[in-house]
Amino acid sequence: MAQVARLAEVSIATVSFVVNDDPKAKTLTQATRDRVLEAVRMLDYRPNLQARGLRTQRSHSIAVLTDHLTAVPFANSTIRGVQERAWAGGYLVTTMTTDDNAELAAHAVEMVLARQFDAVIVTTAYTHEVTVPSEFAAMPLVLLNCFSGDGYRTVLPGERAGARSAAKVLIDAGHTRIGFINGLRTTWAAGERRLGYRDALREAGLEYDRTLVRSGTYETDSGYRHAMALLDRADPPTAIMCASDRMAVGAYYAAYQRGLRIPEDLSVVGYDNHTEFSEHAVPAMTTVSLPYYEMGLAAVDLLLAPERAGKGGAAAGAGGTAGAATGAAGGTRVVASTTSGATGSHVTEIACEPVIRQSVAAPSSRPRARVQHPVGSPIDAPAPRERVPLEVTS
Amino acid sequence: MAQVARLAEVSIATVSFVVNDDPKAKTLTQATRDRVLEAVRMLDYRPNLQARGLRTQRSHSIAVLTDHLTAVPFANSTIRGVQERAWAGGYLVTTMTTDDNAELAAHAVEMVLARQFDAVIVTTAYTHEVTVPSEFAAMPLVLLNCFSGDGYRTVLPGERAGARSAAKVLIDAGHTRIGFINGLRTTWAAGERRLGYRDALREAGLEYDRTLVRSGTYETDSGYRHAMALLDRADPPTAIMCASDRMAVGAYYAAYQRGLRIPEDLSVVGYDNHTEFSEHAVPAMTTVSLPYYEMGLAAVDLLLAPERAGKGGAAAGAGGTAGAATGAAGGTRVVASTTSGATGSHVTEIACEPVIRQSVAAPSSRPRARVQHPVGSPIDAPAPRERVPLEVTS
DNA sequence: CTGTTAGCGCTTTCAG
DNA sequence: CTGAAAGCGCTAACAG
Repeated sequence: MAQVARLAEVSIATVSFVVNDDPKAKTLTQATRDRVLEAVRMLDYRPNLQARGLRTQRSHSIAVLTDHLTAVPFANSTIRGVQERAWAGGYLVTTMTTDDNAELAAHAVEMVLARQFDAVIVTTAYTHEVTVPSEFAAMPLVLLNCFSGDGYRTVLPGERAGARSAAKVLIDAGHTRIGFINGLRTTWAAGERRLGYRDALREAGLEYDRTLVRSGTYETDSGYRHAMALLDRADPPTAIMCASDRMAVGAYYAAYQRGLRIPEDLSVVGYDNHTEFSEHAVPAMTTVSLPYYEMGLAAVDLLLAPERAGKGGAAAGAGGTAGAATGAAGGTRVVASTTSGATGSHVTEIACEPVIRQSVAAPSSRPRARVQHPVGSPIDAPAPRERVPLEVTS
Repeated sequence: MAQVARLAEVSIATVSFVVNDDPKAKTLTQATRDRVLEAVRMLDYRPNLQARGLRTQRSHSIAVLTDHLTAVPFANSTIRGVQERAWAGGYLVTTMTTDDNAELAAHAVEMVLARQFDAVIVTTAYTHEVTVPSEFAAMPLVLLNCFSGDGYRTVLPGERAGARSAAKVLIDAGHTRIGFINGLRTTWAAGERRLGYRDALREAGLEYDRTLVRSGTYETDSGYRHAMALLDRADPPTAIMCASDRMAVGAYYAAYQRGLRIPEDLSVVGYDNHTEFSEHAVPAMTTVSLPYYEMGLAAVDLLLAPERAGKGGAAAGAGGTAGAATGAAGGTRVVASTTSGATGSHVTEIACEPVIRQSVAAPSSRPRARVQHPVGSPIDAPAPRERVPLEVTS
């Protein structure tokens, strides 16, 4: 910088002003400015961000603490969203994986503190409660895909509305008996999705038949088994909605085995838009997407928003539901942004949009093919063992 | 720090010595040391790493530039390996995704330079050639899962040896006619694997029948089609080796359709150990694992090794193949660490180990079931369209 | 054995 | 409208 100043024949302060184009120095001659810029170019000068950080007491970095870097699309999309928004705002993002290891977590906390990270995003591979290290109490922090009772601002997927829209796709197609293979009872998502399923039935004036809803594990074979149970009832549903694409694949398999065509004889909808399964299934699966990328964007928006309070905001009007967009989250549909006066916590829900593909049709009027173990189904195929045709993209 | 000094009644320099436990100050009284440490604890003091970085002209951070953060296990495992080793060495790692976007890449380069990153790892989702931004010429840099002609130190998976060991598994089981569904002809990996396949045959004194090797796309349906072609020959192979687990799944499917049991009638081996496919297949698939995690470790070892030269090493004895371990890469099997005098580049290959599961057996002696479209195979199942039983974990 | 001191490269008041 | 100067928190000579 001193070099640049010398070359441009200005003071070092002037250089600082123009490289940051500081509003306080709007009075700089255009000529001076150009001269400095030219010098910068000639010397290939690059400001030392560590020095700047030392001086300003900020690092322009945000830390992402994640429990797992999983192979599912989750982490990657989220991180991409976070990076995109952060970079646009001049921030760098460093993600630290703790692998549920206390030692790693402690180290991460140390680093965040010692390296002067400006903000932190705490995130998890699947939605669940977390406890935020107390050292972060004074920092701008948002919870992403997880929640705590501590009043931190939180961004979550709108699971309830998502499940509601999935059910609605089926209802709108004319189905009135809709099986629901939900996820692990203990997960937050399963609770929300059950509510969404119920919402949709209620709105349509449909009866809620509890025997039609089952609790799976999110895994394919679980979907298969529950779908079989549903299909083998005396009064089988004409459609099945699953809480994961993998379970929906299991349902495809069950339908195949029972000689039912999708979507002619049975409509199926998945959840997650885990494209490896849903998009490449045959027929392509209607499902609902988890807005991970958008959640990443939203989390950063929250952090970079004007009110950079450490904890959640009694800032905006208290209570109620406001559909207001979060910062510059262009295109992202925020389902709800609610500020609960009670907990003082502010949660932003990002919409889980249905993605319509080929696996839903009107319920068939013709008698259903009630085939028990049709000849040639995979289970009793020529080979004496269970065998597994797996994925085939067409 | 000043505070600590005051509390401990020592000079600020002394504090610096003890917190870094600087070897030059080994002469410090244990009492002084304890006093300082106590003060540190009382004040909950944490050194400001930005200030330290400014002073020492290093950031203790390493940047990972990646083209894609993919959903395949690759990126995650690699990053985990990198983080583990880097943290152990006192470095933080920041990964920057460029998404093959020149603008993002340029920004990443700026950041690396401006933020005083100490080293960079350039990595790609699948092995291919890259061109390293010239701005990095002066930095410690290693290429991870990619290569360039510029003499940078490089870590790659030992694909050739990996394919050789896959073929060897089959050969050791007694197979002599082994189909090989290779990957995209244009990829580096495909070239290496073909060599490995040939190596194994040659070592076993087996004929290399070029009509037995085919070029797939790594995708499931490609594996299916090529396996069908292989099985429908007049002289079908008794085993098929595939260049990806997904293609192996396709081969499972083809075998099923031809009424062949795995492994009794047909042995199959995959590649990648993409567990979602291989481990959960039925029967569980024998495959070879890509050592992503270990490659991450190795890359950091290279960076943190004594010889922190910017470019590759004419350091060690030139030419030839040395099985020497890379730094402290405990447990990692390095296949080869070669220094080519010609290019001056140093590449470390990490072993791709076979993982033995259930899909390989001795070739059957009984006549092969040559069923054409057995009744009930998925393709001509009751439904009038192709239908797809997808993955079912048992 | 410990303390003094001079910066690292930058920002930012305050004078001019 | 621009320049001088005082540090941000730390390290590393060098002195004592």
